Amino acid sequence: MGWVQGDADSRQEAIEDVLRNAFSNFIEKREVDVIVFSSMTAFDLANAIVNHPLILKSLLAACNIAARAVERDLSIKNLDTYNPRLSEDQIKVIAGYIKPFLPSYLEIPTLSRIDRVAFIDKEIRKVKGRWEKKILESLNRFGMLQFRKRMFVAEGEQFELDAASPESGGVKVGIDIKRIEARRDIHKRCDEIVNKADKVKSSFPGSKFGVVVYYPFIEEHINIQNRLRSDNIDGIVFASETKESIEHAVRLLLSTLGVSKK
DNA sequence: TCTCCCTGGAGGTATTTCTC
DNA sequence: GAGAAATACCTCCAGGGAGA
Repeated sequence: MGWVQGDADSRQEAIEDVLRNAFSNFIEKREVDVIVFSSMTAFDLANAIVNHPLILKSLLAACNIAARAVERDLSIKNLDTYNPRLSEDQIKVIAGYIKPFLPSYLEIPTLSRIDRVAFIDKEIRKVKGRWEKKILESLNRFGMLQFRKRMFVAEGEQFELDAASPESGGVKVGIDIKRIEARRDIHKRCDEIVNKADKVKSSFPGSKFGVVVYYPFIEEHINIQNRLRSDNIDGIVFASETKESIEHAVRLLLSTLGVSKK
């Protein structure tokens, strides 16, 4: 915080000024419940969290602190910020940690809104994660092999395949399933795919490796294909969110890999 | 100065493995 | 077998370097 304190203070002042100017015709004074953090100690804050764990997410989010930072800085692992299960001692440590990040006060509607935004973001991520399952279901429906997510070992390290067959032992067919929602992510995702293909083929030279990609910029599919051009990748297909698109892509990939159901 | 390409960190979820 | 811990991955964001 010390590194950026001055710049942050200046920006906060500027933002408050510009908000008042920008919305001068729409600003009203309202009476709302306000939590005065400056009047409480870290111990008071800890007591509140102990008695009402549900408040933790909004407090953390207001400080832009998530579970990863809590683990990194406080060595408290596997914190579910939305439904925390913590000891009193752990909560005291967290309260002491976030207290300096909290403003002197915050309105309750503001805090609840912050929680809502974070919750919606989490739920959307959850829904997007289900796309992979749809691909897996289609693979098992149209393929002559049974696919499932599984681990494999390459060069002494463990890696994961989104869909593979068989479920244990040597991999015969491995499939990477990737969503690329932003253009700027194609490098990172393509690198991951090529690396995964290399690992699979290094351990199972006789295996087939395919990729199912969600990339909504159709005119740039050729770009992805060029980036994924590799002797270790035997098939690349694109699918969207729809059932028809998923089924078409999966059938095409299975056919390319020579494992589609007769 | 702007845009594109690339990299890496931070937010998150889901699955597998470990431990009791 | 259940919960905890570890692992892998997805999405978003910010910043640096190169070239137009």
